[in-house]
Amino acid sequence: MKSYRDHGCHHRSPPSQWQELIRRQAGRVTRTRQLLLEALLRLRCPSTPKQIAEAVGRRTCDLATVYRCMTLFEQMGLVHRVDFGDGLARFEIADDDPSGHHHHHLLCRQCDRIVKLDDCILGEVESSLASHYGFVEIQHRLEFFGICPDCQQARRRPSP
Amino acid sequence: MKSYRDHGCHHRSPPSQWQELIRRQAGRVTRTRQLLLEALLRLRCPSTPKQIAEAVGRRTCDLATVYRCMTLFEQMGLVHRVDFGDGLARFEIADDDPSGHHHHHLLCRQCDRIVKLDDCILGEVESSLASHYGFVEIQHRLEFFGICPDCQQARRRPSP
DNA sequence: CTATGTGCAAACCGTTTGCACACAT
DNA sequence: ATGTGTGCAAACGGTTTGCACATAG
Repeated sequence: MKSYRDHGCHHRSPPSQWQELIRRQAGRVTRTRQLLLEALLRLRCPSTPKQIAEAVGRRTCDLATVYRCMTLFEQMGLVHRVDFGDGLARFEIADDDPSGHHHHHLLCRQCDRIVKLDDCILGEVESSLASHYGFVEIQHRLEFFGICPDCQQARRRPSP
Repeated sequence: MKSYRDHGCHHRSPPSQWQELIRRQAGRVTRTRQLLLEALLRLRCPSTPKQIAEAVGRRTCDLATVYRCMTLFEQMGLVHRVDFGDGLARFEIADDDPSGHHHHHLLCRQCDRIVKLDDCILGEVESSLASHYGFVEIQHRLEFFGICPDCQQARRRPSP
């Protein structure tokens, strides 16, 4: 069993040929974009724009640029946006895994520790999380999003 | 099977003796607080502060007051805060159900339709939601929150 | 050289707070 | 009469946008 100490965040190899991806899909391969991707790889866990900017290093990157690049990377599938419901945007580098490997996280409400959960069961999850990671008072937040029948229909005949 | 048209939100009877509750737990029974609770009962579904203020009626209630009262009601267990991850706070009246009846929602990404889900399975949930409610492209958002071992320990010996 | 990307500063938007007046007890 | 609650306006914090300069191609 893996300790929670490692933050549950595996090492991820850089997405292959992202330079080529950017060049083809999104424009120019910039020093800033390289630095941002490297920062994300170093951070490994879902991180706020502020954390990402600081991780870039000395001549730290502007927040506006972080947001613009994260939006870009997200559209390219290089990065996933994660929502912990605290009003802060977070981004994490996507796994090489083609489909983006959907996963969840276990957070400590007190410190900022994050455990990445690789499988998505849920029935027995909460109690087993407690025994596996030693967390207590576990809660979860869950919502479903989809397209309802009316909107499916509205899509077919675009305007009223 | 119930159509999604009813928004999946059941009629809820007003929490019994909430005036008494307020008086005992939280202070004064105000006209504004009565109007806010009535608005929440009328709305039935998770609603934003702005929606709630408008639902109060003519001499609409100040947003600051909505926030202050929602916080109060939440602490009293009269109201639940719901997070759909769109950066807006939402509040719904709590069921009479003593423990607050934990539940989830199914939202349409296109319109604002909300279906309340009474049971929390999840394994087969997404596909069965599709067939039950006619929604498509269903996704869900899920995070776990708890207290990690270190913080449990830090709690026991308060200051370093 | 030209068009895209970045930094800076201002705008935005939801939420919170300070303060004087209103009102429940 | 007293102290809590409310409206108003300003403050706040994260995110977005406009614009002039920097830079990749």
